[in-house]
Amino acid sequence: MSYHSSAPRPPVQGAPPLATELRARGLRLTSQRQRVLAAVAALEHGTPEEIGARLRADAGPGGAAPDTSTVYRTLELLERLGLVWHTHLGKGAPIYHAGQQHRHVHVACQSCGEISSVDPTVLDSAAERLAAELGFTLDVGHVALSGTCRTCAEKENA
Amino acid sequence: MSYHSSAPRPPVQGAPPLATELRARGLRLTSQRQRVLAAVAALEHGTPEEIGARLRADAGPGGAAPDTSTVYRTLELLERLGLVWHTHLGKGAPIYHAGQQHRHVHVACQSCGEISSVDPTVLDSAAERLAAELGFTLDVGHVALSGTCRTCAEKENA
DNA sequence: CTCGTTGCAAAGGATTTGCACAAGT
DNA sequence: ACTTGTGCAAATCCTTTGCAACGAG
Repeated sequence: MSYHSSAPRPPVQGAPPLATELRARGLRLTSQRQRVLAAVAALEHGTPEEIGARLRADAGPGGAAPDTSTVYRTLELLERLGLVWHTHLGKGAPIYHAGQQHRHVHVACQSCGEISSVDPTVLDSAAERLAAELGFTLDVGHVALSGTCRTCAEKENA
Repeated sequence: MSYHSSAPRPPVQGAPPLATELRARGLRLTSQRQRVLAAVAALEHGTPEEIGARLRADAGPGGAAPDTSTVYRTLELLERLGLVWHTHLGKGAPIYHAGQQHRHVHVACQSCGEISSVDPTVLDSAAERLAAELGFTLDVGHVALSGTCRTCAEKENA
C-alpha cells in the first residue's frame, strides 16, 4: 500500500485520503465518489441500498443522487483504496463502513438485527489458534459474529 | 454411494429424527425431504445450488430430482426442525450442513473459497468477552470466519 | 482534448411465491 | 377424503454490464 510518514493519523481532514489515493493511481476525484464515501461514513453501517437511499435523501428533491450502479462501482473502488470495508451478515446484505481507522469486529443480533462494533481484540486468541493450528490468517475486518443481544435474550426468557 | 431410485427406502437407522420431528408436528415425511437431508449430510458443506446439483446427480439420468423451490423450502423446514444448520460466508452464499453432530466453526479462505471446520473452542474466549462486556450470547454455530488459508497466503507471497 | 466515469437500461443470478395437481396419512 | 407438499413458471431482489454521453485533469 502507500506509506504513512509518522504516527497513525486519526480521521482528520485537510488532506482527504480519497483525493490522494485516487490521484496516486491516475483516477479521478468526482463528486459521486466524495458523496458515496461521505454517506458510508455518515451511516455507521450500511448496505448498498441504504447508502443509495441516504444519497438520495442528501440530494434533496431537486438534486440528483448517484445512480445505483455507480454506488456499487464506487463502493468496490473505495474498498480497493482501503477507505471502506465490508462485512457479510445475514443473507445478501453486505454491510459497508468507513475503515480509515483501526478495524473493528461486527456483532449482529439475530433477533433484532442490531449491529454493534466491538474491539477486534476479542478475536485475538482465536486468530492465534487458527494461525498456529492451520496456518490460517484470520481477516478480522470481514468477520461478523452473530448471536443474541442482551435485550433480546431477556425478552426470550420472559 | 448411490442408491436405487426405485426403492423409496429411508436409508436411516431405527428412529430417524426426521420422521419423528415431522410427525410430532403433523407434517409429512416425503421422499424429497429425505433426499434433501441426505444430500446435505453427504456434502460436508453445500449451498442450496450445490445441494440441488447433488440431488440431480443422485437421481441419475432417468430420475427426477426435487425442484429448486422445494430444495429451498425443505432446507428452511429442516432448519426449523433443527436437523440442518446454515452459515453465511461470502456474498449470497448460504452454506448448509447437517447439524446432528456437534457444532463446529467454519473458516473460509477468501482466495480459494475452501471451507474448513475448526473446533468451536477457538471462539471460547471471544464468547466470554462478549458475554461479559455486552451481555451478548455468541452463536457459535452461525459464525463463519474468513481469511486466507496457508496455501493461498504462500501463493501471494511468491 | 483524452480517457476515466456516470447514468440508463437491460442482463443475470439467486430466491421466493401463487397455484393447480400429486401425494402422505 | 382431507391437507400438506411439490413442480412449474412467473415474480422479485440484488448486483453487474454494455454503451453512449459527460466531465475531470
